[in-house]
Amino acid sequence: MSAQTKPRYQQLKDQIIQRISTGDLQPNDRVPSENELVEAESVSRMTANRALRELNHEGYVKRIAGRGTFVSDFRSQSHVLEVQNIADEIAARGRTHSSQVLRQSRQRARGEIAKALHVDQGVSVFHLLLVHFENDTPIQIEDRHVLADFAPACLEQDFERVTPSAYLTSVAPLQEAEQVVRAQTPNAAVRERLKMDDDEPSLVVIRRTWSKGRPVTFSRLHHPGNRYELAGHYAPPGTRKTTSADVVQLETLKR
Amino acid sequence: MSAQTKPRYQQLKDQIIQRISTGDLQPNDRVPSENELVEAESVSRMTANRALRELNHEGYVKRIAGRGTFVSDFRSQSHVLEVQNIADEIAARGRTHSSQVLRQSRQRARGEIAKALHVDQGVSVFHLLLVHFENDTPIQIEDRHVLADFAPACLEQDFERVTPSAYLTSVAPLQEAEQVVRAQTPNAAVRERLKMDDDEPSLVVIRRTWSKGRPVTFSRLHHPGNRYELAGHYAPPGTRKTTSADVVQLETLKR
DNA sequence: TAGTCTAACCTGTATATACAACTTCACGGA
DNA sequence: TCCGTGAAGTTGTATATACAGGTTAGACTA
Repeated sequence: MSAQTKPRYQQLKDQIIQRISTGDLQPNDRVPSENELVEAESVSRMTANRALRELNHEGYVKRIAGRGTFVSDFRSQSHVLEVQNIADEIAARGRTHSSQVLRQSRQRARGEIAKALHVDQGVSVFHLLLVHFENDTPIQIEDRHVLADFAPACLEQDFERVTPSAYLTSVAPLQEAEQVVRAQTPNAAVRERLKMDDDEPSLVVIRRTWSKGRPVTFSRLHHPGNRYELAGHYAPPGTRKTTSADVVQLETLKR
Repeated sequence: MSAQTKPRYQQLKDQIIQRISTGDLQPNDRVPSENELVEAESVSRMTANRALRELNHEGYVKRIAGRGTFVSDFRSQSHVLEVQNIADEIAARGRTHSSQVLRQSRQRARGEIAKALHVDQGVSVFHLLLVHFENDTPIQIEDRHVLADFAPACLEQDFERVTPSAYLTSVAPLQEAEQVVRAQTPNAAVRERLKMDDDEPSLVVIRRTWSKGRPVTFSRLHHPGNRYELAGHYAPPGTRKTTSADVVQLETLKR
């Protein structure tokens, strides 16, 4: 079934999204112009315009009057997921980020990892374990599994220079993400690595991200509860966002 | 200045958003049809169509072929903010929700409350304190302040029957929200109310929501870390969402 | 050579028109 | 009374056309 025939503008959108997903169209590549679509796909310019306009609104492409339509790079897709890269988040606060790699190895997917990544047991994955620091204070443990065939060069990267998140989004744009947030009592290893107080809880984010239509990485992010909090802002498109000064004010409230 | 003349379709959108914001158009009210806009505003039907189509996409209105265009109620805006109402969240899991009201009073805004709600000290606010249960197990303490002139009938509501969240969104649709998530060590009162284990951390959500362009409620939501987690899903519009079965599978993963 | 101008693109908006599919409601016939 | 049918109104899509304004590259001029 699949709804017999989709509208023509939707077919155009799907086709272009497909070309972006497969890598046929790379970030900043030029997308066919409205008139080229009119020619190639036998549609009216208004239909081509609607397809490209909606792709622009959804963040897949950016359009520049007089120049053309281009595939978005990751930066302009960041609105999909609030703060994805810990280094950017720290930089936005005006602090300095550094990190230490504890593990960077190839493994066979087993149990929950295989399930979370939708692959069979034994499929090759990379395991990354690192600690992120904000002004030399540990702020996050990143425990990440990456599908090996998604990012084959993963073991050659220097993740103390470029974070895994930044590297992975340079391999292919992120399309979808899912996360679960928990308050947990950390185990001894986590407490020590994050220099946490006794009885200090940890804020754990479990996140999966999709690219090209399949889950490609699965990560657990541990944070010290006393020094880290997760902020989110939700507004319908077109609304002016609340000033960040407002947010800071809220964050500093005491219980 | 303000960009000399805005496009006609944008003027139509602004005008309708304005009518919704001021309460001139209430949730589920009928919005002028495309043909009525053609008549009243002297635009072509395609321009009216674009305005209403974009308002639909942005969640302000919902459109039903053959019937008309209607102002969204909260339900259809829920994509703006992942799960807002604890009762619905529990119902979605197939459990039964109940709640107990501990406090329901009028106060003068002071300190952080006044700041968070952008009002002067002494302005009248309602203070609500309740405990929510999932199958008779306490799952959330809701500590909420509401601007009195936003919901004047707040003290007459039976919040054990209709949650504050459901009531408030019936007063006026939510337009914007901001939240901060923390892992905290609960104080004795919270631990007791939520029947938490010793050393069990709590997951605290601090949330402000806006309506008609101003912050109207400020709440702290305390949850037992061992029994509650916050899930979020981020995908560009148009993407098929991951099945909830997938999410459940992820949620049950053990550390 | 250096600067200017124009033609050929591009996107952005707006209109008029057309047909399809859906919902509602009133009218009329069995 | 009850049912069916059709008219009127609604959204959804698609086309053809038009003009405005931005960008670029190449031709032309001083």
